[in-house]
Amino acid sequence: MRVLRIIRTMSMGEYMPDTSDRVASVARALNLVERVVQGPSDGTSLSELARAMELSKSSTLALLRTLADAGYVRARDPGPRYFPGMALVRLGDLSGSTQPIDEIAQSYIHQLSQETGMTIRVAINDGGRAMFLSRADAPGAIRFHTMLGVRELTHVSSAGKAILAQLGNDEIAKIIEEDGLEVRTKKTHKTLASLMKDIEDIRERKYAIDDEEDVDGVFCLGAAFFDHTGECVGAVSATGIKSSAREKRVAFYGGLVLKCAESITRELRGKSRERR
Amino acid sequence: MRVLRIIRTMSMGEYMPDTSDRVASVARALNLVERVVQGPSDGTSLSELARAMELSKSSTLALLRTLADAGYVRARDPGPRYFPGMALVRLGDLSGSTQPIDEIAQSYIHQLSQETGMTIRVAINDGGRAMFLSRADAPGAIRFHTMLGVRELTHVSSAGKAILAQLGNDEIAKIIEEDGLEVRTKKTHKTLASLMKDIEDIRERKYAIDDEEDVDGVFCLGAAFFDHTGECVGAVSATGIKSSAREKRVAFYGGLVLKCAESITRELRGKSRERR
DNA sequence: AATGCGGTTCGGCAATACCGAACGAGGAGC
DNA sequence: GCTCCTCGTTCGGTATTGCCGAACCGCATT
Repeated sequence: MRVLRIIRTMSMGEYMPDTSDRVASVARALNLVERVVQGPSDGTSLSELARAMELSKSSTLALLRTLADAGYVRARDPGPRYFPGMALVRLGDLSGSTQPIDEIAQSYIHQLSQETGMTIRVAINDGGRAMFLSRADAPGAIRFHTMLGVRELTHVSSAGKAILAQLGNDEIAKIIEEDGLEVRTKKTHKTLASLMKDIEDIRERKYAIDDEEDVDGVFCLGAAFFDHTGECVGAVSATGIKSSAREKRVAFYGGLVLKCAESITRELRGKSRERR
Repeated sequence: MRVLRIIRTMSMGEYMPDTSDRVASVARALNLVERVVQGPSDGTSLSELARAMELSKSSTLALLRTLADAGYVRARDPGPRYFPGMALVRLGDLSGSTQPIDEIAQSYIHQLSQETGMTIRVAINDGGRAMFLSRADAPGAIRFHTMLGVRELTHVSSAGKAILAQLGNDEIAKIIEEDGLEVRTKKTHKTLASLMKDIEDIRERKYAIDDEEDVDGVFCLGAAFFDHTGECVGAVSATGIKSSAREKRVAFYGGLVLKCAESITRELRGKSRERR
């Protein structure tokens, strides 16, 4: 089974003394968690962490012990090396599935992953940008190492563009001005005009296509879903290898993605009716 | 679509000044994260948090700001109420899928959820106890709010018992002595002898059954998987509503779960051969 | 208008979180 | 075998820093 790794532009926090009225030791601790999580899968040693943090070993140890007590990191049995703790997966699970959208979307995206054999993700609309919340991998097929809880580049991802297309043209311009147009591949949109033409197409056909704009050989389809007010709350996207077989049926797969998004919209409207 | 909520005995951390050589402010901050995550889905206010923490509002604010900078919590736009942040889902996703078992298990448990229509979970063997790592919900069917990153009660969960059955009888006795036999339902094992008899059956049939021992109306099937050394690294479990239709075919479903666990074992052995 | 509640800012005090030195242990290298 | 280096851990001293309380502002309620 092949595994394809998609690396995302990560913030990889540096939350050190920017300004005061922040608690420095907590910021250090959170940085430490980040390093442990980003660290190699065979764990990270105290000294490595202390060096990376530019902190004394004793201070680092105190921080690590505190984090270990809370389950954020874990010192496995042989050799005192530190690993990501179970509290992280517990909190992540809780934080993700608490979001009302996630609960609704789950069964639909599972179905879509079956129908398409692609990796499906759900993004929420975070001020015009796509933020990925949950995922459903296609069983058996090639699996993508897509990340959750991160913001995708707006102009190259199908989910990002699907959400953009719901905004006014002036809003789109403002967002792109803020975020820029990072070039990822040859096919990445390099001008606002080019992107806007794509956006027009998306509005026409109701779903977005990312044809190797983010990663060579990878293509995605995305469609937005809405709440009862008509506001765009997020988008669902399907990621797969660009194959000639699938290429001929883009419209068919796009229709499936769109249908899935529409189902989520329908359920979101139902939910809001029966509650509050 | 009905949703069934299974509440688990949570540690719900109190990591205050147990002993020194821990960093108090970090412990406070982590407690704060916990409260925000556990809090209502419409967010938690600063004052509520300060009161719950028995901290002054100003200190709580400083902590929250630091957490917000790192993305652990998030203050949504209207009204400054605090929500779980995206860093949590990002770190959780990273921490879970970093585990080599998870990657391998994913496609198998998806398949099993399809075949059985049940909620599938993967647990790792954490010193004889089952710790849940990842999950696959059955599309369309009733969904269980099972939690990840938490330790299940060993004597009532199918995954827990499947792992226990791999240990020596003396080790089992020691673990039960430490953890006790919390009574969950009428069918929960109330004596070590009763549990041991169950364990014997599990060793015989190769998979464990939890027949309403944890939650009334819910039953589970669990089977252990192993690495190349023959060591038990974890277990896979299927959770579903106890229906008469399924009851007649327990052996069939049990066989599917066992087959899934065996597939994971096979792949684990393959992986260890081709690597290190 | 008055009262209460929630969020924010600021200055001062004391707790406390950091550091550095010192020690024991393990491994590599000569 | 010995040394040397690295790593993890412990322990006080010191000054940094995180906490508090008071005051202020905005908003809603009475």
